[in-house]
Amino acid sequence: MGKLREDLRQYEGCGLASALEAMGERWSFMILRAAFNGLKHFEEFQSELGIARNILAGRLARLVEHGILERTALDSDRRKIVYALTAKGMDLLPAMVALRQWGDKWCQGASTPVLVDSRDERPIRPVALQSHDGRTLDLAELRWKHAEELLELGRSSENAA
Amino acid sequence: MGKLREDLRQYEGCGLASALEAMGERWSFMILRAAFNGLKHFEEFQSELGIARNILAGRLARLVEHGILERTALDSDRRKIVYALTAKGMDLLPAMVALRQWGDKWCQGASTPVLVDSRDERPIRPVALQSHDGRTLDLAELRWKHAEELLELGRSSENAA
DNA sequence: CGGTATCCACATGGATACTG
DNA sequence: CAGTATCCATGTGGATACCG
Repeated sequence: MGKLREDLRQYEGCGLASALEAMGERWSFMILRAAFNGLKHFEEFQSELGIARNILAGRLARLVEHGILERTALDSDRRKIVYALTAKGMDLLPAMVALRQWGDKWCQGASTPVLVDSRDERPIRPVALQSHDGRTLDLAELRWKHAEELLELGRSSENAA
Repeated sequence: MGKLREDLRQYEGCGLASALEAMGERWSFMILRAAFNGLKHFEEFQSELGIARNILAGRLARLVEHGILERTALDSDRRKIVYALTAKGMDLLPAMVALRQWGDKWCQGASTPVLVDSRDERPIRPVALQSHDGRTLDLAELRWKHAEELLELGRSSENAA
């Protein structure tokens, strides 16, 4: 499927493309969201999401292939299969929450459950980009830098524009 | 297409589903990334991304429909069309960067350009979830709270577990 | 330059029936 | 319970040719 052409230059090998290969369609994110909510079994995902069984089977398999979910059969009842988030899967939480917050903010009628800090029950901050010292950055304060420039910067401290 | 069933309960109307309706496939994110990189014209997107022209036309139209990009014809040459990010589109940056950082971290061979703070040229922090006072939170420190609970909390201060 | 039109291949999605 | 199998409709993607 969607094999990217060779002239992608800065785009090929980009983490975004890799991420989208694993997560690049609706159900993957919805399944992941359900997993974060504690769902573990095929039938749970199926009834909660209303996804077709064959599609769900395919998505779960892909998520397992990509190391986002781990599939285990229970010793007690080997017919019982558990899908659990791996560390790699859990690490998608910020991305998923960022996407969700955007939807909540810009698409109407989204007064759904909110993530709170369990310590004080207060809602979490909106996800934002921050400088190394924690300042919130907007688009104008950002630029792209190539890895080579960063290395170069390490050698001679004054080089980049 | 993918009309979600009625029994979605907590999932219908979720911002995530809305977000995915707008952005829920590879090219939308790749086009957005290109837009953040300053690309503005049909031919630029086409040659940089290597996407088929008909697909690109469809995606651009959808992004415009969803208010993520704005389409304008230049006065100087009305054949020249400019696609520019709207505020809504720009607000997708944290989600896109979070996704990209995840891909860079977990999928091999992603030593692509990095976002830096233009003030000091230092890379930005990894996107993370934070409490209202700025502490970084992990999965164990989070829970979902329904909007009604939050309202209730406003009325009687000691109620939630 | 910024698209449409067309054609084809395959992926995705839904519904349903069946299986170990 | 956790899938497979099957069928069908539509969406997505690529290639290319054409148009105003």
